[in-house]
Amino acid sequence: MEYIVDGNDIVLYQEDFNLDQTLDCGQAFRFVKNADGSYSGVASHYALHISSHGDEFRLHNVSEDEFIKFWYDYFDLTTNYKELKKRFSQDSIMEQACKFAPGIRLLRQDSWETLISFIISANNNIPRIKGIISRLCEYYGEDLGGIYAFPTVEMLSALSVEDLSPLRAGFRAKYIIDAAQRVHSGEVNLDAITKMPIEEGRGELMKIYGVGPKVAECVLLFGFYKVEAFPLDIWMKRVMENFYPDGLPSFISSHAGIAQQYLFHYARTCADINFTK
DNA sequence: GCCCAGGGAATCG
DNA sequence: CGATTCCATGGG
Repeated sequence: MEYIVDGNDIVLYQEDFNLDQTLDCGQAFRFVKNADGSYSGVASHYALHISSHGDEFRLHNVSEDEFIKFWYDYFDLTTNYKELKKRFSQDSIMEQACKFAPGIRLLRQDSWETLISFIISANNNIPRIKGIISRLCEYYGEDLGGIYAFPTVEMLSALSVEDLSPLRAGFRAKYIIDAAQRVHSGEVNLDAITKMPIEEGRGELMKIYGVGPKVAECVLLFGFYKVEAFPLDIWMKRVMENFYPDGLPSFISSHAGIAQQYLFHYARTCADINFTK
């Protein structure tokens, strides 16, 4: 890792990292792009303003301590994406997907925030998911100074479905409350899922109303860094049908979730791609 | 198996 | 422009 402390900022030099591709690819919903191309957002109880020029990133008003303790892991800077992409690229479709968006990284997000965020994602589109989560934080999250932390388990578990009506979350409001209550009571222990085999984790998460196979898989991947988790949304189903009818190559499957990030973005964004099905 | 439940975004005519 | 479609889950 290469970085310097510059006044109140951290300046990081990092290859295989692009803000648009990482923060605006459907894994995180709390970052907004500013007019100058930088991003502002919150993760756990840390607010961040980050800008970039090529491989140089500036984390504004971030102490070295906070960077090492939090953002370094959050942006998955311990993982060698160059090696991963090299391995994936033995497959020609994956090679194209990796070249199309070489700066995607899998964020290591908080499991509680991820659980609620992906419950909200059910049958929903990204702009609206962001709006609902933003209102959730404004109403019930801690004020960090004009920007709001994600509400705690204690806070949400004490609320009723009616309390969530200003969020305009629709039928998902009751799922949010159910999730909060089951996590608060300990019936679903998020910390325990971290140490569980992935199949057990799926079972735990699916105890919650509003968590089906797709949402559970997203939470395992994005909230628990289970890199073999493989969420199949409509886009990924299309990718699998068209390009991998017999499944992913074996050298990819142990990191199928990370591969999925490249494929998902490629399928959604690249105009050249032509699905026959 | 099929329809429906919020609501906003994307796509179509 | 208005109309239609999309979306993941659970309940009837």
